[in-house]
Amino acid sequence: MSHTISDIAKMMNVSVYTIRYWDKEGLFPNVKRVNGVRIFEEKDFPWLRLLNCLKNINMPIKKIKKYVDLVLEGDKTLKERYELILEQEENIKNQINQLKYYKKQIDFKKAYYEKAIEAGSENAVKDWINKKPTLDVDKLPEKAK
Amino acid sequence: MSHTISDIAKMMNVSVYTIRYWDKEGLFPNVKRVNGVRIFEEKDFPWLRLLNCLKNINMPIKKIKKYVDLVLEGDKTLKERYELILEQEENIKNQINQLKYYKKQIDFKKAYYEKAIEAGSENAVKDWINKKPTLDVDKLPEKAK
DNA sequence: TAAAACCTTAGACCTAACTCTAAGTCAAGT
DNA sequence: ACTTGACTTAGAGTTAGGTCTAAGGTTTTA
Repeated sequence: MSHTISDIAKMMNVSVYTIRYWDKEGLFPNVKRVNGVRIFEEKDFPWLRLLNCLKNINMPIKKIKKYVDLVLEGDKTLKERYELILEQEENIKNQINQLKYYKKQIDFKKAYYEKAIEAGSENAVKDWINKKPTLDVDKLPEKAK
Repeated sequence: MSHTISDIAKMMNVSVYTIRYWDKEGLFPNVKRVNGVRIFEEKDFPWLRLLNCLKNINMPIKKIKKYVDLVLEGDKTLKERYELILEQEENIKNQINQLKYYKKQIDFKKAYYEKAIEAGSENAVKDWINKKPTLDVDKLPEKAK
């Protein structure tokens, strides 16, 4: 089964422009061409899945490209690739923790607006907000890199 | 206690340029000025905390600005602001779920490289990868907006 | 009183990641 | 044979979010 660029764009939920851009950036070093037309095959799918994953964990394209280059260099870069993956795992964990932390603030704000709407005015809940433990701007979780 | 722009930049872990840029975009409509110099006070801190939160959950500046404008319009926009906050809560949830999903793929890749490094080559684990359940590129979780 | 160390603005510049246009190729359908 | 529609390229344009420079004002320290 072979697929065109527009099939892949649909699968990955991006535009064909984006796929071409990724290709230009070297993210598809081994995709077959017939008359210059990109043909994606089953053998390319594991990489498409991983690429989709790396994009969605907010890995920059240049870093993904670096990973691609390491893969092309073969077994001697196994360790380096492993470390790059480890780094991404750390990164995801930080992102998740950070989001969970900020979710608490948003949930508090949600409750605040529920109270305010019920009371009909924000002023009526101004003292309620002050009774809540302070979420300190100086004590933020580590920023994801 | 009053604070200059550089104090705030340090607190929020961004550059002074960034704070000025945010101000230019209308994100600090009520900050005091003395001789043209921005003076941040304790009364501004709740908003700085919320702003920091909204930035870190990847809310675009224009959307944050919209929220600011609603706040300035007073109590009659309480419901609209509540809905905006609800939307952000959904958004965070989606982001967290998505990251958790992709974390599984990264963890699998990590195990894969551990095996490959142990074996000394990637080829040696090619069949092991095929025994794993497929992570299907066509069945991705909803993208966070 | 003068230099250092802050602050100000307008506006140019930068980067990442697309997004689109123009001009053209190729294969299939009528 | 020709239109349709999907593909190609190079390269220009866009957007978001900063980042920096130049020219200047103010405040603190020696």
